[in-house]
Amino acid sequence: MPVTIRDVARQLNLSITTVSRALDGYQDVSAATRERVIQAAHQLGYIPNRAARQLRRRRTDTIGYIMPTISGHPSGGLVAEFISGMIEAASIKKYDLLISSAPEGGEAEQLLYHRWACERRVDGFILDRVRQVDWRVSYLAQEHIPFTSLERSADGQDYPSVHIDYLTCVSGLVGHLVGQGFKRIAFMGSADDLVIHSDKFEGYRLGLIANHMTLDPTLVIQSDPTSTGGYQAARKLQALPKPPTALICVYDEPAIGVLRAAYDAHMKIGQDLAVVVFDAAQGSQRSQPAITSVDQPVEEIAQQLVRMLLTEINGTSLPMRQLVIQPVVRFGIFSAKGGYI
Amino acid sequence: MPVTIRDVARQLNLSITTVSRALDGYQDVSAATRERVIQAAHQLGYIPNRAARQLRRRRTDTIGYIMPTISGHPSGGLVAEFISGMIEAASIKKYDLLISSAPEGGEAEQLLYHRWACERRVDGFILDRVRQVDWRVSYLAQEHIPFTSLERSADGQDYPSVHIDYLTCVSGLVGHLVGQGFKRIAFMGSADDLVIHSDKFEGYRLGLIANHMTLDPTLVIQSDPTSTGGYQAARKLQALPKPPTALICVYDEPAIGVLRAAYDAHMKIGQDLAVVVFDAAQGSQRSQPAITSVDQPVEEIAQQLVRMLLTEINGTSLPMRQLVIQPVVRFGIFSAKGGYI
DNA sequence: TTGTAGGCGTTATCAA
DNA sequence: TTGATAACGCCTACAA
Repeated sequence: MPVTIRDVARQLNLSITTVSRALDGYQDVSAATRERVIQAAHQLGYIPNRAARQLRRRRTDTIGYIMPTISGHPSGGLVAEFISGMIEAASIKKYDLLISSAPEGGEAEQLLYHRWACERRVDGFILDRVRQVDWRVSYLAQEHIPFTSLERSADGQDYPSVHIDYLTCVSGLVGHLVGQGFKRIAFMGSADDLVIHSDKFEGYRLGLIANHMTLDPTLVIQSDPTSTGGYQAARKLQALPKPPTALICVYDEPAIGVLRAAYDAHMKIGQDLAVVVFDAAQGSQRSQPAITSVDQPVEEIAQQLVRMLLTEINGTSLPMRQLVIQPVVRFGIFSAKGGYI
Repeated sequence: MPVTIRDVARQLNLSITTVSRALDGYQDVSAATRERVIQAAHQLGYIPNRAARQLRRRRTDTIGYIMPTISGHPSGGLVAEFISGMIEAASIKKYDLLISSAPEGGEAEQLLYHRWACERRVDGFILDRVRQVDWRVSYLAQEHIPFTSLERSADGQDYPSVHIDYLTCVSGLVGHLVGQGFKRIAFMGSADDLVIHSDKFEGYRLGLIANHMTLDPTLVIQSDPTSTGGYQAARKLQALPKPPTALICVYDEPAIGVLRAAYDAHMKIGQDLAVVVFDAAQGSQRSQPAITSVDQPVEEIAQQLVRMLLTEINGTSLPMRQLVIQPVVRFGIFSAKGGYI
């Protein structure tokens, strides 16, 4: 049986009121009493019951994250870092993280957000994988439930968010490729309407323009978020009359298929084919130094999101509600031996 | 302002008692009343306040997971699957998952378990990365707080757990390697005392014995949990008078270094050096078909852990408290072209 | 079958 | 500076 505030009060012949205030650091308690209370509480191992406190204070000191899944699986290899980043930033401020999952965009997702909101289960939400049109944003904004999101949906609501500047980054990469002599640059996208992905495409488009090139629609292809999908898409590109000499691949999984396809076609990465991959930190690209990889500083992003959410929750709404973060580019090292590592 | 049970009662001119019982499915409510109550509750969008319910019922319908971190980072690439497995099994039973992290074995970890226990924050815990000597096990057992764990510590407590049968598996793999002509088999372990790792070593030892070979201590080496560590350890092995022709590598990260070391030494994986790696699902081995990989069915394990924990929490303590799971072996495909993919 | 009343452990209001 | 008292929203003996 955990000790309650009553036990502490009884032990000291004080009222629970005084004990409560002493522990919460109110000023209207004599220093001597406070000292005794803190002593006794510590000695008895008193830790306030969370449910009672939540009920009374009308806040949970907990933030919620609903992990978007794709056919039941967590999306991408960065989830762990994202979660641990959130945890870290939250626990510094004595917040906990409540977590669940739901297929992204589905009805279960809606129910879950709704339930946690109505149950007063969390004080706010962290969103990621925001889509161009994202009901979560409109719902939470409308219900006045605090949230922050990685990337912004297109519906023009005003809310705090972190934005990754893929536009500048990818546009610059296109220039880099052109500078290296890779002139036919393909883009392998995905079928979803995630903002992070469409921003990359936009960067690609603008990069071409900036380098006085025209966008060749046959070089833009979509892939399933699987390595098989990437393999198939790569084969299609190879089958073109004038196949690409460079490929920008929106993310990790399909890139593995791309590598395999290149291998099967006896093409040397970084030589016959320049490859740029996003979010490959967890993928097979790590051991393939001829690839240029673009990574998000995931943990930092997660921490920022939490910090912003907490200031939002605590009402100290800052003017600075949009944070722009630059992705980290690791340029591919040309493989002298022309092989793979 | 979320609607409360009062609102529902008022709307129907009923007492909150009746509403409560109708919604909770008690039998002493007339069918007609129940119908009306359910109707009204639905129409008003009534969802019970969680804190109030927790306070009253003295349970949270939440389970806790404290992610063990190593120098601030989540350990291994399987965390995401593990978490999503837990979430899935939990949400089926209407449980939520509260999650935090702490450096494994540290003081912060103890505090956190203690706090969540005393605060009545969760109904039970899931443990993974159990060590031979693990204070979490003794603490929770002593405090009578429900928990289940992946692997069992060596202190002989009685508690429900899932056990991965690395012993049989690795011992069999040793036989397989010997059968393929790889006679000098090295073992690259880790410095921690995780049960999953020592079980693998034990399987290695027994496998050698079963194949009438003696354990050569110079072939047993420890590595940091980093790819650099793996690289260095591999170089040391290569420098031996009689270097190994096969290597069993306890997990993912160091294996990447091993591959690099092999490449630098112009050794062909699956030919000059047979490599067995554990938990490589996320690592660079995925694109290296010449490697034999041994994986845990992580999601299934996580689900089982949660299911067992929930039966434990709900007092229906089953006799079947130990579950043994076989790891999944994908044998390396000999690379005909002798190259990497 | 329904309602009344008390309490879960805290915090907040007010009076002493 | 301290203490009695009333919530917070829900559940459950017990009474009607």
